[in-house]
Amino acid sequence: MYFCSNMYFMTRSEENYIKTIFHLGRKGTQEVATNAIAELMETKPSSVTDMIKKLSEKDLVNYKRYQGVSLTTLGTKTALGIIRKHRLWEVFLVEKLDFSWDEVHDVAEQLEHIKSDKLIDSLDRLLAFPKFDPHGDPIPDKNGGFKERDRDLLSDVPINTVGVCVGVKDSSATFLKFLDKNGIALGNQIRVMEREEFDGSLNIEIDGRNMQISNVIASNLYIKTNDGI
Amino acid sequence: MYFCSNMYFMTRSEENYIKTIFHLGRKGTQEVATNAIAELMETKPSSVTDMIKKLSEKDLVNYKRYQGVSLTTLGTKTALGIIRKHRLWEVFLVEKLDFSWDEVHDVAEQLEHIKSDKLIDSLDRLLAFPKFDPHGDPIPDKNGGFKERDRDLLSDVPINTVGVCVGVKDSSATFLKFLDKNGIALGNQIRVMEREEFDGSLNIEIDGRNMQISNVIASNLYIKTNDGI
DNA sequence: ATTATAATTTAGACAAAACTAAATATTTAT
DNA sequence: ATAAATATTTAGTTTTGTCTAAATTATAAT
Repeated sequence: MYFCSNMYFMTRSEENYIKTIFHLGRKGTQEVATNAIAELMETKPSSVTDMIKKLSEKDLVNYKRYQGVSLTTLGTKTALGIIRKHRLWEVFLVEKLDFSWDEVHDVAEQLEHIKSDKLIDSLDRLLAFPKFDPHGDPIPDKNGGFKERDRDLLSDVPINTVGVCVGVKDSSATFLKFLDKNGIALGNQIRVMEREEFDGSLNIEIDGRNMQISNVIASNLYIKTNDGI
Repeated sequence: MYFCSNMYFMTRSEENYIKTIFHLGRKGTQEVATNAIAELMETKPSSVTDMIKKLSEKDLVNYKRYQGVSLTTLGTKTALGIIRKHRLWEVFLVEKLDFSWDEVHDVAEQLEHIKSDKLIDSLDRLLAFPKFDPHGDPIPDKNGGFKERDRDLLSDVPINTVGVCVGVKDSSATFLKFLDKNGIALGNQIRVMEREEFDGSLNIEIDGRNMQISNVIASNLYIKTNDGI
């Protein structure tokens, strides 16, 4: 065996496409549309087609004209490697460099392309092998192992549910800053008091305080409850 | 003032040229030859000419055809910014991630291009504002302030000189591994016992032990003595 | 089923950064 | 001072990743 997956050289652009396909097609298993990729990457559909052909040559994606793309096993492994790097760097920025959770994304987008296995494994060790990033998303391990935490959207749970806030669905700076402003953070204890049927807004008790949140907010907050197991 | 120096977008390639010109022409003040740049960057002279024209457009270098290049004030400032990042990352890799001094270079070459002032200033703070990198080279401060440590090549000092090993001139992995193998590290106490006139080799006492080193080795090791001031 | 609309691909062009080969300027040697 | 050698630049080409505009395929609507 001359090559392991990481030995193929990949450009930054190729890596970004792989990452996008992974995110759009739930872990790359689902077929993703050219236009969807173009929109998310703020590029043109024709550029996407070009790149997809290239990725297909390299056996990173499955592709048939007009049928959308999905990741191959190799593509998925590659995507998980990039996501691992992205999320570990995010933890580093927050834990070691005092970045706030709304500041990490852009820098992590750059850092995720640094190529060095030793670097990322040492970073993992320095951070004590974190399992989740600052937004509550799981960090794949060295082998791409990836356990999605059992969690629910606050908008989906029944009244009186009690749980801990463990993640956000939308991790845009705008939303995160809104949460900061309203004192909502990961780790907060939450109880759903009342749901307004008209607009889906919720009355919740969060770390003792009582507050009203819109359905938009509730449908972007994950909580972990005690039931299930 | 719409722009400060860091607001101009620079490609990775442009940054590498600026860095090379800085290193070749003692801090960019001296005129550097096209061929010298090409050789160091393992590229062709014609490519260098192309890039130099581009850098000249951006006011990063002074350029007259056939006359070589030097850095402008802006170019120097830019170079110092890149070198600051490179060296801070090296310290990080050694201090926090247990890299050895011969492993840091390639990764730092990648990390030095990450763009984020907050990142680099926080890193500086995390590392407690180090003044020198793992090879003994000075780290420019936030404003490009740069104080070269007062030091001498071991090959240049008179017999009986006593000093502390504070840096290496050649920081190639080959040389650094050689030093490791022979138990020579920064911080070691060194006394020059004897110089062999025939080949310039030295007999030195280093941290108690006695050893013989060739002139090639001696002319790549810096020591700090107590005289001067 | 046929047409209209939307999605996707092809063809051709461009900028960045490299290259080769040829031309030009500078330096060195006689 | 002139020729030879060396250094540098120019001109034209390539690759990567993007674009626009046109053509093709798929999907939705009547």
